[in-house]
Amino acid sequence: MARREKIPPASPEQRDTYHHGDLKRALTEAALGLVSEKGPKGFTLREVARRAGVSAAAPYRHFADKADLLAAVATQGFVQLHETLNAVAAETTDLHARMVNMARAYVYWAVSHPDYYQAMFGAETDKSDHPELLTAGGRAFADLLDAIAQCQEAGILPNGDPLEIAGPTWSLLHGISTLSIGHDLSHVGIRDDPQALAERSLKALLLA
Amino acid sequence: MARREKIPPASPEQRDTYHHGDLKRALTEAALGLVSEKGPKGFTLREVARRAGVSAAAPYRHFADKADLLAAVATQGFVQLHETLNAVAAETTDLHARMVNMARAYVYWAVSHPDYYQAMFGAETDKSDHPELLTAGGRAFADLLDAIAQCQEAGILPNGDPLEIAGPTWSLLHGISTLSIGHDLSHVGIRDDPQALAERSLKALLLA
DNA sequence: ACCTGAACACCGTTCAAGT
DNA sequence: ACCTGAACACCGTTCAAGT
Repeated sequence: MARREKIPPASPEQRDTYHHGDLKRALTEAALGLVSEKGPKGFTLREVARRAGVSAAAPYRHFADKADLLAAVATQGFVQLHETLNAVAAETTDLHARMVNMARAYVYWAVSHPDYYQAMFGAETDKSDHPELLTAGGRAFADLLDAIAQCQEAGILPNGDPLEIAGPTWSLLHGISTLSIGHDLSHVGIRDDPQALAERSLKALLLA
Repeated sequence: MARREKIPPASPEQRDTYHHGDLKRALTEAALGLVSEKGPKGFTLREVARRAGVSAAAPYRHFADKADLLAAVATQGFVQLHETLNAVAAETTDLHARMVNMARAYVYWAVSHPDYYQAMFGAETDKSDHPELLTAGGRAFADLLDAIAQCQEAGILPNGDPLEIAGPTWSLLHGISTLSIGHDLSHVGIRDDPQALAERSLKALLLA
């Protein structure tokens, strides 16, 4: 009775076999839940399989190994981050405010989803082995790049390769995010307010 | 013959029993080696014990658990980083150059010791549980803080709480370090030159 | 084609027992 | 006091066998 019941697929051509309807999706969703409950640390393939109601060997039909499933989780994280940044960019017309709001949104999303963020940037995931993870990450980064390019066109930022500005900016936001998640800011006596820190730092970095 | 021979302790009051001379030190050194060989990922307590030539249970006489031993490794990392920063500060008299050189030294040490850096800032280590790790980290951070304070006295940086400047600065250097270690810079098309990026970013952040 | 059951080679951790 | 040996409850992964 502890097991969750399998939801039969809605499509009528699927018979009621012992087969799972869409195990791949069920596994990624179980993995998503497990990561946000216990972090990538307490993430085990066997537990994911248990939650999906299948045997420990079943995931290997759909994922090469544990790292492959974790990469799928990280990919979802980048998709979410991209959607968040995109929404903020769309709802802010003033270019100056847009940069600030995107910076605040970036760190806010990161500290609100520490386990996703860790799956996305932690050492357990090597992006080179997972091309779809690279493209998802690239899309989120492109949001930042676009905002910078538009500021350059408007004369708010100095002209040149947007990457030259995106490098320091992303490093700053990533650093604030990871230090805040690890409680390292407060450990050395810095007030743990990542959004305020991001806004203040970004202004110092770009708009001096 | 694969096992390393135990080095008998020099102190004469130690008899030649089956006891290890200084197992705690031997374990941390084995752990240090293992971390820099395979990273904190391939770090297992049983392998550390094997390298020290003791049983799998022996480490528990000296460390509460695996995390406690990893914290000892991280502490050593902070000690090394502190010594590095301190040396750079001592050998550069010009305050402007000192800030830049310390920034370059920070990211260079980080990317040269990715496994230590991961042990120091990775999610597997919770600093709150290990006070000696907090103090070691605090000492390294104090190097940055001191350099900033001296720049403020010399009028190179604006007056006020040094923490207000240290927060953005550390975030920036930490972000550059972790993104470079994870190969995330090159993945999005940024040239992976952390020292150059650190110098350029720091100047934009502080000396505008 | 997709999944199970059992197995293999590991883990971290505990605890009685040895010296 | 310090360490060993054996045990427990787990892992990730593989593979024959089932449906």
